[in-house]
Amino acid sequence: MEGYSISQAAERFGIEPHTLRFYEKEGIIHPQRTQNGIRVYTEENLGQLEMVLCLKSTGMPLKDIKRYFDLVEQGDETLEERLRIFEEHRAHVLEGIAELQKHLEKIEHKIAYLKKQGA
Amino acid sequence: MEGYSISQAAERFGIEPHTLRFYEKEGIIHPQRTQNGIRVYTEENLGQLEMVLCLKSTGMPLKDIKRYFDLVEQGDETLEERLRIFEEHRAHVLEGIAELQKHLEKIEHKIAYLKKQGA
DNA sequence: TTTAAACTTAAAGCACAGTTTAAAGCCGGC
DNA sequence: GCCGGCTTTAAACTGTGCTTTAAGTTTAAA
Repeated sequence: MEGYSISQAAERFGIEPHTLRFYEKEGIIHPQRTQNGIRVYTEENLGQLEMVLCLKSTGMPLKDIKRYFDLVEQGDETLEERLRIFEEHRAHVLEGIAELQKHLEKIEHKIAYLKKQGA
Repeated sequence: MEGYSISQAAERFGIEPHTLRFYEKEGIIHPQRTQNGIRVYTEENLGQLEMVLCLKSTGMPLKDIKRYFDLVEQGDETLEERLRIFEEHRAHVLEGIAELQKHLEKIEHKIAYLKKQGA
């Protein structure tokens, strides 16, 4: 038991095994294999996967996520660029939250208006 | 000057004319036409368009947006259902904001970690 | 031992939200 | 009166992120 099967890894994050194979094909996550070619996901892989899903759900495209993990593999010389990527992404997420909140106000005005109409 | 051309309406919202034609084809917004078949957007149409873009940018699929505007056209008997749609959507937007904020924390932890590494 | 789950490649398909293309019609200014 | 730019249509195409299919082989668990 040196890791997790593809199904176990998928189940932990509520996704499907074929999605993990897809991420691997796209060059994002590289699990090890047994002698027989069975994928083995380590704790490190699970941590990477958590980051993939975090970045994806905050709107980062898969090709940018891949770019980040490519930089990780290149080692410490890319620390600065990785920091820049995350800082830019943080700004992007903050903008997204601000826009959602602005639009939330419109929706709440509409709810108030519809309630008045219905009363 | 009884309204706005498709280009004027598009420009007001920073979108393209073909996007407005697309929304019309999808049955969402129905501008009037001149005798020659040219689209004319009224102030009311612009208000509808603002709502379309608000709902869309908060993650409502176009088919649900269409559903809402269909209800508007059906008149006051649908006020309750429209209120329900907006209240559900508000809940959805609040969830989205909460998830973004949760993931934002992860990103900020990562930024702190990368800064520590680089120092 | 049986059966569920793992593996492979390659390609097709899907949902969403436009975007682009092609071929034509209409209109204001010089 | 004609040029350039705007308008019209329908349909094909794009990009993203999977999802499904096929068709076969191999392995792991009860």
